[in-house]
Amino acid sequence: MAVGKIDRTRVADTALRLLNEVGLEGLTLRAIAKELDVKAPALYWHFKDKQALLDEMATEMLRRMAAELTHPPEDWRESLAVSMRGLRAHLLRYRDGAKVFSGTHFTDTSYAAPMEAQLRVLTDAGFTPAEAARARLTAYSYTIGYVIEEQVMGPDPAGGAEGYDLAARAERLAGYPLAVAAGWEIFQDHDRGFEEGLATIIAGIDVTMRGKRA
Amino acid sequence: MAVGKIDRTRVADTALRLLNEVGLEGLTLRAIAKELDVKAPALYWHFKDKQALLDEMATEMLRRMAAELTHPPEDWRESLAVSMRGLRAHLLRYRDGAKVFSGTHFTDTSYAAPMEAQLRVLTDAGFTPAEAARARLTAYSYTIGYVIEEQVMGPDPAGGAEGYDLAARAERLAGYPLAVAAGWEIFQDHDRGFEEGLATIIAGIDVTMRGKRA
DNA sequence: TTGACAGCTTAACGCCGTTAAGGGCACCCT
DNA sequence: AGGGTGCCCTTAACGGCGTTAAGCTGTCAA
Repeated sequence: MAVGKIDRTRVADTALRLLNEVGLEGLTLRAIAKELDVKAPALYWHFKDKQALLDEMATEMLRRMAAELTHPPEDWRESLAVSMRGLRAHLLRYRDGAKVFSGTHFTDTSYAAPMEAQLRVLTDAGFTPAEAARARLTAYSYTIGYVIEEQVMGPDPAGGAEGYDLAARAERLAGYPLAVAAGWEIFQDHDRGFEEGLATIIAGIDVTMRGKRA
Repeated sequence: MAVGKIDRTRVADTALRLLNEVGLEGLTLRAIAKELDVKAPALYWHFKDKQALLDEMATEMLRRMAAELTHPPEDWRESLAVSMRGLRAHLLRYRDGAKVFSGTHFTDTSYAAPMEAQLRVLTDAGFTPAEAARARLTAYSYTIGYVIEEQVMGPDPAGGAEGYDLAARAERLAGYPLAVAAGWEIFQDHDRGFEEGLATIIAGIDVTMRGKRA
């Protein structure tokens, strides 16, 4: 497709674009190479193996996230909410985005600056460094787990086309009324569901660490 | 290895055992077949494809979890804590357990009974069915996300052998003192870290849904 | 002009999931 | 007793995967 030279960032960029068309399963080195008008082994000049390419993709996602989080709001609740909301939004931008992201180690320290900024907001609000780290990790784990489930469940939560067939599910689960009701609640509106869980976690952080804050 | 006949459960059982030796990458149909003294295509008699086998493995994990959660404690906080603790423990029993588990749809409704029981504890405590479902999903997402990160990070969190090299990390992150401190907090004691996050989430559920409870 | 070296190609290896075709063996019906 | 009718498995093979080895081509310095 493209004609110019190739570098790590352009490969990762192209791979991310392709990911949305073919999914993680279809993301082969040969397909990525074809998109770059190159043969597959050429990629080994830039990356030691496929995992290194995936790592670069995750790092690239992180860089883009950092780019739009110029500086976080000063209220620690807002700061946490905004960054986790942004994390989820970026993971959802790519098919299997959460799986790619969570399975990798980052290739550079570009994550450090935004991380430091977010932690700073928390310590400024009276959290100890350890508490800040713990709070962030809790919200982070929740977000990763939520989006992974969300993306595994299929692309379209509402539309009757593909996603979970709730009627069939209800039939299968006859005799378990609460489980059926849970399906209605959970498979319906992912955005609202995520926000509610996030609010719950932030409220929990507030409560469990309130005593120690200034 | 084994001599008797083969059925879905025995295949899943063997595959789970093998998973711990070779990891998800090494878990090939040929390897599983060899362990059962059988050739790879034989597995296609019992499963339509590899994903179906992975689904059965996840379902088997769930059945084992359910088996040791005979009936949950009546206090909803304890109930939630015990079941999420049990979930994590079972995910950790197998290499890449969280990835296998989170990437699959269950093959039967064996999950419904324990799910119903847990939700019942919550509704008995005054939660609406929708709130109960939401509370459970929030804790569940956190647990899945936490364990995925935990397992990606490497098998041995403390021992100097393999896991993250914190000293090297600290050097790389010179200039980001809070990020360095976060590493110390996060990469150290996974059991304690999980418990703290879980307590935070349960406290959050308590707070955000207290108004509506009896 | 020569040589080094970055950046790519061609060819091939071993392994993967999966399919097609068929063989053996238990069981049942007559 | 003999012949069919499945079940459960084997052998053989296919296309595609990640990856490696070896070599070609252009650019640029000495």
